[in-house]
Amino acid sequence: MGTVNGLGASMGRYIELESSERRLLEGLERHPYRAVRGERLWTSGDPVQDLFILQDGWACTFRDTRDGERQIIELLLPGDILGLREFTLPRHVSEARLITSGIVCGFPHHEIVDLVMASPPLAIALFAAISRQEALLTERMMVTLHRSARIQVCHFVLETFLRLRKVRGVAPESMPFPISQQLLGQILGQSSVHINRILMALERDGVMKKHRDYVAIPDTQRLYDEAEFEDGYLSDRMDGLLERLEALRGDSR
Amino acid sequence: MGTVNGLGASMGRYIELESSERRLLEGLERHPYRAVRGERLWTSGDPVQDLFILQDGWACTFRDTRDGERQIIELLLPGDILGLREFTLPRHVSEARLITSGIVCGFPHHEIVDLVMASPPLAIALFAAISRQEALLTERMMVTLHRSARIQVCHFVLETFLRLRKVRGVAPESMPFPISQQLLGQILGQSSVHINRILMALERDGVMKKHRDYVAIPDTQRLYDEAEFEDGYLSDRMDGLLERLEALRGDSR
DNA sequence: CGTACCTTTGACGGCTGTCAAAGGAAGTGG
DNA sequence: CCACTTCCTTTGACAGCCGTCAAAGGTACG
Repeated sequence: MGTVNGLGASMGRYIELESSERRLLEGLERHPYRAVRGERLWTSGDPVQDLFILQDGWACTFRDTRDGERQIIELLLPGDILGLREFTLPRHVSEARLITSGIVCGFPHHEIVDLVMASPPLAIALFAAISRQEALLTERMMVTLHRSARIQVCHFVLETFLRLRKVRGVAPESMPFPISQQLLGQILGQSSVHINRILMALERDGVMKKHRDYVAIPDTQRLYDEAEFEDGYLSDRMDGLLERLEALRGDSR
Repeated sequence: MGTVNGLGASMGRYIELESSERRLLEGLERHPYRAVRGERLWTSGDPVQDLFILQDGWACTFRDTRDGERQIIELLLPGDILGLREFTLPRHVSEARLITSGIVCGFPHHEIVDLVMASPPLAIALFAAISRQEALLTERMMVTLHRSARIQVCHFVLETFLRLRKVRGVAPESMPFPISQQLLGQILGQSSVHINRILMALERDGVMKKHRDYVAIPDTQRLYDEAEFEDGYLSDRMDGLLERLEALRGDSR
């Protein structure tokens, strides 16, 4: 609960961090800040200024269609970076909000430039982070376009469980899940009414039971099967590039 | 037709290239290679080894579902880089193929590391390139989840027209479009039968006429309206970071 | 204790997928 | 240059998943 997840942990998924790099990253987290549920970090049309490290809490980015529907683009969990997708754009094309109260650290987007200059390995780790966020998006697209709503719901819950487990201990019988049925609909591109019917059915069938702020998963394997889940896309490994990065470090000494 | 589009043009969209950077990029294009229609550049499960610069021709990346449906993830046009999405992964999770015959240059993925080390501005330009590819994906998701198939088709054709126009001259009355109805279905996540009905209707209504290898667009503005198109996401501008990049260049001298 | 948000349920309709089959157009080999 | 094969396009019938509209009951929070 109280665990705070910073950039060090996040980038450390991909490469071994040297102490100097750790210090660089900590420099970006100078200003932690309590954000309340629903708080807006940026909105569509804003000039891009800050990126945010989500140290605690859940957040999302989204866009609204011209007739008022909302599509969630990313779900951000503790340790994730908000704004990586857009920091090279002149203006934001999405909006970002906290789903729960949490702790965020903002830093100016141009500090990414400094980071890239100071440490090529960190630059590569940033590429890795972007790739992972994009992989989530791609998988979401595969599932929403080719699978029934029931499978979509199962898939999303399981994916979130696995992501969360990387960051902190999670028990399947009571996994934190502060996502309303409406929000779930906005994530999967479906109506909240239909989401409700599916959650009812999943509960009836003993696959999962969603409560207000958490989900109970009696049988994880069962959920894998229901979701037709293949978890390769969640891997943090970066095998092929590591030797080159090590060589690079050797050179710079 | 015969114009060849390399990395210089591609990265030059985002930053002003210095001559040393131009030379670095040309170094990646040592081995241009004629690839035939349908040729496979990599497939799912392959260890990640090379990225490819598409100098001429059209290509795509895609994934297949377990029951044999195919989803196109990206459509690549001349000047685009194939493999940016995945170069930090240990293995490919997608497959890549040429849609038409063309010219590609492969280079080992670890040369990206060298590039990032040699020129932080180029590293930032790579971030920009990834962001733009991701923006295409996001826009596709918005449209496929929230708009009718008719709008989806119009949107995709117009998007492709605008992308192509950045690279070479295109006349709306005969825009190259070597995309079969089946492929169009695989891009938008719909059945080719339904795509056909929509193309028939669009022709009847005078919005566009798709021929085997090209599309005729009698009235571009009409297509904008039909597509409910908002083109902000196609911008190459990178305003906010440029000063910092200039400062960086000043330092390194 | 009231208000706002979240969940639940029913009725109805339409967009889009599936199945099936036939007709064109382009490319290939003899 | 012709025959053949393969890919691409077109059309009809039918079904079902899921959206929309509407309304009521729960639950948390101030």
